[in-house]
Amino acid sequence: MKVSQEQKAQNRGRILTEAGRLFREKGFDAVSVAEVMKAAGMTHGGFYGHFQSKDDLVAQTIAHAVDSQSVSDDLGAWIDTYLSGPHREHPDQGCPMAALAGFMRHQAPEARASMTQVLAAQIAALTKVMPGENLAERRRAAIGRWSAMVGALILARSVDDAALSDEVLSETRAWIDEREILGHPAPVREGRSA
Amino acid sequence: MKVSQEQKAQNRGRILTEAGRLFREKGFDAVSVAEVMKAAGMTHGGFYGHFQSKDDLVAQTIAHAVDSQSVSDDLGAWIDTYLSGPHREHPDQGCPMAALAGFMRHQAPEARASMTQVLAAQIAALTKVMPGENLAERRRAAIGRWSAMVGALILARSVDDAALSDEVLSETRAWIDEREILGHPAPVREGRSA
DNA sequence: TGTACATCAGTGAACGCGCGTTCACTGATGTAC
DNA sequence: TGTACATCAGTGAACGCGCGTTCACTGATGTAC
Repeated sequence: MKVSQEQKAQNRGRILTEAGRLFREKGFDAVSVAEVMKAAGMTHGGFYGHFQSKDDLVAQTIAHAVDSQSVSDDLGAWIDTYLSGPHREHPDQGCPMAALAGFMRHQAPEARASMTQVLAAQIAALTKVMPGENLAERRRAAIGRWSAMVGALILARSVDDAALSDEVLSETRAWIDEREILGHPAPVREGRSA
Repeated sequence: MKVSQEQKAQNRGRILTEAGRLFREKGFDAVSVAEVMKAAGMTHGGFYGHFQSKDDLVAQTIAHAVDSQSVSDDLGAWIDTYLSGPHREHPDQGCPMAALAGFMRHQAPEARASMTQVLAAQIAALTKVMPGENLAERRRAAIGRWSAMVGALILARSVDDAALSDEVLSETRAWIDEREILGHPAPVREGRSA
């Protein structure tokens, strides 16, 4: 049952998309190759025509997930969305770093290298829209904020107490803002520099 | 080969200690019951005399790991240690939340409940030593800092670029301090309130 | 443009393996007398 | 205090299962003429 080259490329894209969704939802270990292929509408045997191994899929999925990452120009609204209930409840469609960073420590070198690039790109993108008097200050603010945002989302997802989880999101959100209001000339919601 | 009641209690404690170490090192799924029992100096069959299931071990290990958690009175030095290279490189002896929070989403309800208590206790402990004018402000600072600390450590562990990893730790550390220096009367290193 | 056929993307049964869990067994413990 | 024996913590072989991966096969694709 050979398919056209165009169809094959589409199938490969669908495998990567579904793997990205399933990995973010359950983690790498808890998702089988057969599960990914079924989600992509195929049977498991065809997998090795597209990828060398499951490790290869993991690495390519992380690289593929970068595309879904971006920082809005409206920094305040973007942080609001990031630290929101819907984002907490739908990791499969959300930030790959928050969903997968905890699983990276024992992944293959290629996967770790991909995640390194994702983090570097995210910090660079945040640095561009961060308020601050010079590059070093803006990059520091980008790293500090990003750590707080990722940490808050991971913590909020790890507990089963809705009130505590909400509090972690909303208080981290407020704490990040307080910082700018107290220490910087430009309020966060309008702060933009590149 | 029956052993004394005292010996049995010691064996159970050793299982929990080794499970805590191995789970933090590799995650729950990547550690087998047999591996834990071998680390504790026994064979796998005896496991079910101590625990109902692997899920039961996971839940009890998290509850057991709380004991190793604490917040020093010297807040600045404690944060320095938390955001340090050695802590990044030895998750098996480090903070259980940073090592395990990412794995909690699909754990059994008992395990999630244990992790919820660990987080609530940690926030309460941090709130006590946090500077601030009232309880709400100190609790907010505790949550914001804790999110940034956990997030930075998880991100620093997830990448394979040593310079980027170091930067995440040191810049998050500096960013947390900047906040207090700019916005609060009491410098962080001496800030203590309960 | 039409035909013959080599190519190869996807199928599904099969593999070896390690997992969580069970269980008949062993022999030291600890108690009844 | 000493002896007989019931208890039970730990052993290690065995189980059923799902995993990643392989492979002979199928039949539509796409090319040579």
